Amino acid sequence: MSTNLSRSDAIYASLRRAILEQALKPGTKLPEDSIGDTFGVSRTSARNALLRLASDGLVEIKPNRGAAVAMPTLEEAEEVFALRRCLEREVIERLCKRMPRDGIDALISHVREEERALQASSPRSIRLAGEFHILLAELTGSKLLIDFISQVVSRSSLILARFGRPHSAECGIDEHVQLIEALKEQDPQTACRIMDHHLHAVEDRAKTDDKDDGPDISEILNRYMSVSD
Amino acid sequence: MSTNLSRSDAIYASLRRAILEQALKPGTKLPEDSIGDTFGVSRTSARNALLRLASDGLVEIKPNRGAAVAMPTLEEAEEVFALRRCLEREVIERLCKRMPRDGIDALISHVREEERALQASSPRSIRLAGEFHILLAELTGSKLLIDFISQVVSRSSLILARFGRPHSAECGIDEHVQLIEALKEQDPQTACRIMDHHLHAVEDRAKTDDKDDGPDISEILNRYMSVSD
DNA sequence: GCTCAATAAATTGCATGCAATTGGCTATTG
DNA sequence: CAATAGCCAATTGCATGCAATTTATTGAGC
Repeated sequence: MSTNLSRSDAIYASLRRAILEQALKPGTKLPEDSIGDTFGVSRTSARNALLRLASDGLVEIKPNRGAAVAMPTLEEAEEVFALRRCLEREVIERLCKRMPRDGIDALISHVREEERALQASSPRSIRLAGEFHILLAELTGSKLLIDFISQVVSRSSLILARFGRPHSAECGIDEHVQLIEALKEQDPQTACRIMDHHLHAVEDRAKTDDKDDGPDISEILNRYMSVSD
Repeated sequence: MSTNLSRSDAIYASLRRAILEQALKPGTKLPEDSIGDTFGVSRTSARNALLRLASDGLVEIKPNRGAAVAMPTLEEAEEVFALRRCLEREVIERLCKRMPRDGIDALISHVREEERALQASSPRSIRLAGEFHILLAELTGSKLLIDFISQVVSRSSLILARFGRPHSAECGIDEHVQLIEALKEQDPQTACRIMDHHLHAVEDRAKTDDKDDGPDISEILNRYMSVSD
């Protein structure tokens, strides 16, 4: 059961990565034809992937008018971060109560990878910063919580792509380290305080004006066709 | 711009209602052909609707094996209710801080409708009980919160359909009334206590064993083809 | 009678073709 | 010159056909 990736799955994954790493900027049109052509499949598969991305909130589909990378408003941005605070607090509370055996190790090793990507100034660093929070959710073991956290984190990335500075690292890695410490000590108070501060820092970074949208997508997408990490 | 319902939208809505009102029980197979035939459309539209229902967690799609009404496990049930408590507390806190002008009226009138449906022992009562919580979320004004609450409420309905007593009303309407009172008084403590008790009552109702799954779906679906409420 | 292999039936995954809708462009009119 | 009607290009919505995968069935061998 290794590679059960149907074609639409592959397209979904590639598009998702491209959006989360800010290669596809908010507002970029995503016509089914272009996507199908660049991936060498039909519109059907492309459409399928777009539908899933839409339910993730990463693209917006207007009837008969096509899909585009979602352009969250400042209002929606506030909603996202408000709800994200709520959910991440829940994660912290649970992890302070019960942390899996090698959970701390996993977190530390993830932060190491973040640092590496940041030093290499790879676009992966943007995505990895978000995935730190997803990893936190995964340690709770709740599928649903993972799902919801993934959604708000994805949307946060989009918000930063829309309003934040270009290629901002989204998350201060220092704060990730501090958070791990607080979790290790099973100190929910401190952990929540760090998380709140962390999220506020991210939110505040979303205060610049927006930028124009990029041109043809096929060139960009070619870099995201591979399934590798 | 009144009826912009594409065909797949209509199918999505009908299937969703049928599932939430427990006409389609968990485990029921949902072949694209059958659905397309009963609704008089092609498999494409049916497939589309099923994909959306899958992302709502209402149906499970296994590759090359088709879709079926989701059968949540007891483990998943716990996850759902745990997260639901988290989210509904957030709703209550926000509503205690700021309740829209005629929000209380809207809640009261909704409960009235619940009572009417219950007296008429209409299957609508099951859905209305869930929609009370969605209405609460709507009063916060946060699109995202509405979305998340809708998801956990839908999944709760499914859990009750799987484990609860047949056609149980899911929610004690009394508790809805009490909750409205607490919200009116802007008393988050009491409101949260009622909500917790309420959700525990619902959760506890999910302790019977499960039942077998029903036969052909086309007959059932015919009752849900109309778009009316 | 039981197990296992080969085949047949059912169902999905995907590609393609056509009709329908939307947005923009042009030209006509006041 | 502004406004509006009508046409044109672009794109989606949907139906249908075919290949691939899975499951059920049948039959042979032990």
